[in-house]
Amino acid sequence: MNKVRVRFAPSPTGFLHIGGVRTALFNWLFARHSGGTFILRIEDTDRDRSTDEAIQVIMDGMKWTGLDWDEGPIRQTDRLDLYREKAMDLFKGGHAYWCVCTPEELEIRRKEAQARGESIKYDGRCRERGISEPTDPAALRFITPQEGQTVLHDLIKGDIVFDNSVLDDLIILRSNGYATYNFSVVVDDGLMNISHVIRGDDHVNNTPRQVPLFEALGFSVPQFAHLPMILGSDKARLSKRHGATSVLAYQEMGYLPEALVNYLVRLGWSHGDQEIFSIQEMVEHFDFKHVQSSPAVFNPEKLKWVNAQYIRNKEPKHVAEALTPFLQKAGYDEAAIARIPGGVEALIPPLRERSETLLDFVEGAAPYLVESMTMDEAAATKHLIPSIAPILQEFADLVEVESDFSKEMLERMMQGLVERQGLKMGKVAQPLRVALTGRTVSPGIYEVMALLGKDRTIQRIRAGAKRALHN
RNA sequence: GUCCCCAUCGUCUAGCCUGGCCUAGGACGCCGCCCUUUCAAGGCGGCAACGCGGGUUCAAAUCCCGCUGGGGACGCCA
Repeated sequence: MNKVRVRFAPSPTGFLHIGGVRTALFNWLFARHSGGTFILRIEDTDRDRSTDEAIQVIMDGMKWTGLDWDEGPIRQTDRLDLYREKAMDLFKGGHAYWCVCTPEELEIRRKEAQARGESIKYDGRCRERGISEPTDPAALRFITPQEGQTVLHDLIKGDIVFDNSVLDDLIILRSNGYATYNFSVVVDDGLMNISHVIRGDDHVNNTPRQVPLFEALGFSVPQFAHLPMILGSDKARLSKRHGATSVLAYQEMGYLPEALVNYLVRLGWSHGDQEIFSIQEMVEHFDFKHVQSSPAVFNPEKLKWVNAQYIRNKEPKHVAEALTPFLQKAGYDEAAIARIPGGVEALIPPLRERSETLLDFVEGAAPYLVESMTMDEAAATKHLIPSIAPILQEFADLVEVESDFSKEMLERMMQGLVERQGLKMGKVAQPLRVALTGRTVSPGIYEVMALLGKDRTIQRIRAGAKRALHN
């Protein structure tokens, strides 16, 4: 009894939006928290704008973020007859009437009303006509109560009161015979026994028009929870001009799905001061009481930080799995990866402290994936000076004759060398770094050597020494 | 224009329901210091907010009213 049943109901008219993912996530969390059912429903009644590709993209995005659904995907276009049937039931029951006003006429009247500063709702002129069987194309309108009030008990915002006088008779069946969004939603939510409607608060104003529909159809009215919007940095609703808004884009930018989900859950929900949540923790603690009722600005900087946290704390093996496709995409083949002793996984510990995204790893790993790296000329000019040449040469000789290539051994040899020469570690390490990586920035020098392997280490130091001699 | 929602550091937020523990806490970012072979990471510290005005109360970030500001909705789109 009273089983929790929730749904995520996107319309497949484009990509899966970051705001959509958050809506899906909150539905999913609530379902998992309460042992309920999470349903994926595709709202594709707008046949002109819905595409199969978009449906696939939505499902891919949800799979990537780990939001698995228990039922569906249910497509509204498979249920068109059902909506028509229910609409006709309403007509027969005296809850609806045919309207022969054309969209063009309505548009004109709306404009006029607006110009006069009046409310732009439908004037209801077909309500009294009592057309029993229309000869011209006609839409079916629901007779919406005009007196009294409708109270929405929102789980997030509390009670919201609407005067029914602001409502107009909404179209439930278009003149082409297809149901409208507001109608198909109610039929589906009713028939699927949806217990909680969790959606963006841009739907708040739809609710008082949907509630009488639930009642006329003989369904029990679900509970509602309207999530606040996600805004861009200019406080306007998040859109393309704020940058990436598609989940897929974040995948491509090297974000980990867990990190994106973690960032998104904190956008509007909190559990004390906690910032990082495992999925289990989110599921355990999720509640509507701690969902913010005010909108939140999407902050890419913090998302990056969360991503970095996950990169640093996940098992290197898992990060390596996520990273591999990025390396391949960047053009590094198996042979390139095989150059690194230990493979991709060996890359993770030395680079993860300096990588906020998987793309940062690709960039940071470049010197170790190739046979001969690209030399930063400015770095070479600055650090590979003639006086350092013999020192590099000596170090290369030491490494060559020593069979132990361990980090400890390398460190001991390096320290000995530095002491004998009476130099500061930095004076040697930095030229060495440039010789080994072609850059001034890298992981610790011994980590670098481990990633290069003995042969390439010696070879690059020698090349560096040669270069230094002629600088 | 009409209706609806919202209002704590630049941003995400704790606290608000059940006034006193708030000299308003945490996080991102920013700045400084420490650590240090580079860059990071890490540690320590700093800057920074209850939108305004009225009430109610011994006491208000917390309750009430107004204002202002922001957002959303007003389609035969979803």
